[in-house]
Amino acid sequence: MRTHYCGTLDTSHVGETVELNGWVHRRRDHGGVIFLDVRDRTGLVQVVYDPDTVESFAIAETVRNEYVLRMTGRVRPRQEGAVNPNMATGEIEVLGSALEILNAARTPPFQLDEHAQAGEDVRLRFRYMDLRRPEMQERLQTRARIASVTRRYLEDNGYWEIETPTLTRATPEGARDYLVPSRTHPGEFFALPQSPQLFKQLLMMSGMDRYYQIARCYRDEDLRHDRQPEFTQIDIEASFVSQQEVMDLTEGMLKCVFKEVLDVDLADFPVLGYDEAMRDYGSDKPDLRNPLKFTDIADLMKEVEFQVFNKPANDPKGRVVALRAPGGAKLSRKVIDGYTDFVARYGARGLAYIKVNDIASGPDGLQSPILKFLPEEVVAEVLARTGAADGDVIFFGADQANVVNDALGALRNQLGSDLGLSVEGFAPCWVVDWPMFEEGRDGVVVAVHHQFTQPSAPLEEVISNPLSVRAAAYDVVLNGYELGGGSLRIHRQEMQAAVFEAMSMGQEAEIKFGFLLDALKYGCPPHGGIALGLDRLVMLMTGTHAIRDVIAFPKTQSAACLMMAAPSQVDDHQLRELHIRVRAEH
RNA sequence: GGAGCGGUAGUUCAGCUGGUUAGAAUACUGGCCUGUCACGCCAGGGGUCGCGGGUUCAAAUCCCGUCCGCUCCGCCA
Repeated sequence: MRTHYCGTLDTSHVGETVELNGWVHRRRDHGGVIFLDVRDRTGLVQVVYDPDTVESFAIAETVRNEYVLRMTGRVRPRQEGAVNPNMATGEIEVLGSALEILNAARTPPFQLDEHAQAGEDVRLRFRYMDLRRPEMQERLQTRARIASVTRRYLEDNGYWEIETPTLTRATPEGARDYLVPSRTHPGEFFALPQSPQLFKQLLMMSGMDRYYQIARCYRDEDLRHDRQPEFTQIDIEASFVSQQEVMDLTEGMLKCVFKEVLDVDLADFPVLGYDEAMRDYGSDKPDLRNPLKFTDIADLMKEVEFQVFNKPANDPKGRVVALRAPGGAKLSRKVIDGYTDFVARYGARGLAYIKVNDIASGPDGLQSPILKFLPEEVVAEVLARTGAADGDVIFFGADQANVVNDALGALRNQLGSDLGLSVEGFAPCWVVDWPMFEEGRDGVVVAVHHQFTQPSAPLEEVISNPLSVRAAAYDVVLNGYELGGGSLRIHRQEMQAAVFEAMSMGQEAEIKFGFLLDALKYGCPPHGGIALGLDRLVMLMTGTHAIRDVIAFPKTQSAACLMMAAPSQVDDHQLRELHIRVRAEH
């Protein structure tokens, strides 16, 4: 039908007769002349109808917003003074000669122009309307380009795109599974994959050597702004590779994507040890745009009278840190009280602070509810260690280490934005040398990354002292988001068995992962890989605030689709075939 | 599972210390207008104040419950 897209017309087309298709973005009816801003995915162009063309002028009078049109007209330069510099096609217009309404449209449920914003629930219910907005079209285009550059990069590096099943086996550990009932196996269920983890490892055992997939993953857990029940991973695995090689490939890929999509040159990613990240930022995914760092002061607090500080200072699982916020002394009492409530969400029982008004006048230059509990020389040493200067405020965290890390880590982020300390742009980093295991609830040993990760310790130590073992695992972090994580995998059956044993899942492992243990016996190459959250990457690269903004049809926080009204009840007949009876809720 | 915020016209919101006919902007409809571009001017239509219950002479407003949306904690190998 069309000869051109709306947004592509410019002065080079002047004099040409063009045929356009698109939606009426806005209509301005001046009685004797009617302007239509016509929109397609490339942009807007102004089409003018005047009474000289009687028939099409009459049709133009009946046109309304979001009508779908087919137009013929001649491109002409706009008159002096009629040029619109705010419009990409503002130097020209199309003088319409023919006009056909391909489809009328009801009044839109919300205005699609940039000057009105609808609530997210309305946008999601009418997502097909919301996606017409240029803003949304740009985001999805950016997403497509990111995926495209990713594919090309990986293919240039010898990676094959291989699909893996989405009907697979349930795994009780990790996230909750989405289950799919089997018609042919009464009472049995498939699970949708939380990731293609095992399949990609098996592909390495199959000699595929280098695999990638832009894979949909499913986790039935509660949602956040950066978590959807179904999400997309850039999933990568390679054989005969070192950790450094996987990291180099990934870093190269991200640099390439940022360069080609945003024309941004990312510097080499800093590499942080896990311990270092926790020590300096209280987080395993630190936002390095934020310059604030923790200062450990437990050693100074062991002898002080103040119980709030000396108890955690003397507790092996405790931690006492200071967090200096430059310029924070201007924060009002009300704001600081707000921070106290804020850190309480992470389990902190209070938030001590010292305002540094005039460091030269000693204690008199300080302002704090806790000064009376601390010896002068201890305070002086805290100021020295943190590098405090006039106008700063120093916050304190003293509790179990995990509470301090969570609470002050979150406060660090908050201060970064409230005080405008964070720099603009993109701050990626690697976090490496993760612990292999941690103590879960009831003291059970659980894998920090996953149970197929290669421990960086001999087999005996994995069994005898698992909590001391490190793993060949690495996360890539961007602006405080975990963008991806990977590891070298266990490629020897004995080691895999040892890890299962350390996790006290001997029998259980045989049943659930017997096929893997078997596969490891048939010649498994050393291998490793990584998976990156495509939705998060796109969110960060488009500067949006939730991955919902970069997913065409996302779910709400309660994991529902407002447009389709999914999930929904199904026929009894359908349930019967699946051998399922719905239990009455109490 | 828990906490907070929100739900009033198609939309975005105001009204919420209870008291005339629930209002603004925008959208929509009709009329006028030949150079606008968030066109302008005139007129008009438009409400289950999320839902259910309670208190009261009287509830958008107060109380209880419930549903929905968002943010967060838990959860997310």
